[in-house]
Amino acid sequence: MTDPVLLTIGDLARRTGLSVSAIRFYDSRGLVAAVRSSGGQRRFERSAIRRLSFALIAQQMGLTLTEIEAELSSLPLSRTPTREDWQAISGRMRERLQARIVRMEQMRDRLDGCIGCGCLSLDRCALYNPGDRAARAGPGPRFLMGDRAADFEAD
Amino acid sequence: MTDPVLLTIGDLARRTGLSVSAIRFYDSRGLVAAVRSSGGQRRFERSAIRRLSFALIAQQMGLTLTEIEAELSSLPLSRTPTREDWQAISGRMRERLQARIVRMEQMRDRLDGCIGCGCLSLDRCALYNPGDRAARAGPGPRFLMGDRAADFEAD
DNA sequence: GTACAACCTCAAGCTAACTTGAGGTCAAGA
DNA sequence: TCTTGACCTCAAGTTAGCTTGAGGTTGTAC
Repeated sequence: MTDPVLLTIGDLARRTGLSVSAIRFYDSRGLVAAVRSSGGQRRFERSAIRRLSFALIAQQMGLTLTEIEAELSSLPLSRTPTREDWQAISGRMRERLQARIVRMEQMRDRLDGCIGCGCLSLDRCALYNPGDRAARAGPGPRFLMGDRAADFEAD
Repeated sequence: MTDPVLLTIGDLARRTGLSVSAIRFYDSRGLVAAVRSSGGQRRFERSAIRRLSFALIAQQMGLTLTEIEAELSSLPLSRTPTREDWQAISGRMRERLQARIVRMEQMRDRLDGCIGCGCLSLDRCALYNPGDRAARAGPGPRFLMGDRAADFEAD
């Protein structure tokens, strides 16, 4: 390291567990910002470690890179993020997580009902979330199921 | 419908909410089986509705198509699955779901600790699941983080 | 007996999130 | 100065889960 306060991409990779290519990719996506050395190599501030750590955690929680970018964009670009900056993000993540937990608990409870009858019928158990499926962009089922009450009688 | 007990791919699409192309794709993957009409068109038994419904629910729960195929392969091919056959699958799904809920609750509780200090440091909060990341195939971080205790002191 | 929606088979395209490879440059130690 | 590992860019490849399109056939209703 030429400048002790700046990290090379390799340093950052070792510190975060990410691959060098992944960090370059994140850089291109704007998740982390790098300054360049005189020779054109990336140099990162230490706060990049935390940004990337956050990205890893958020991915675990099921966020897409686009969503993670949005969260990170709430951090100040000019100054090093403070404890309070990170607290705000963490709080929002907790809410997201909690919402997902509630949804999964609902699914589980509905599944419990299904196990009893062995039916697994969508109309009676409503084991899927229409809102979610409708909101889904890209590949996947495009429209929702209407009335299917009779479909599960005789199969 | 020529044969009242068999469904065309369009019928199945309307009944499940899946697109015709998705059903063809699932057929090619072996998730559902079709017999062919004299002219070569697919004809499905009514039990295909339930298989596909199950696939949709399982996707909601985060299973990949490969995993769903594995679950569905426990169903008898020769006879129409019974209530008990489906109960067995539902039970396993409940277990998977419960395990995921527990994991997410753990994440939430760890996040709670992080919110207090605003640190979001991986070493202290252990907010990610090493086992999961290591198990991941394909793209993504390939190795795990070692000791990073000093990395979060001064950023 | 003909119209025409619905079906068929490939092959190729798409998004996410990266990796891999080719061909070339930088930087730090001996 | 020279070596060599680390770094650079850009293009193309990868997996999952489908969709889209081209070009052609089926089946049913009139």
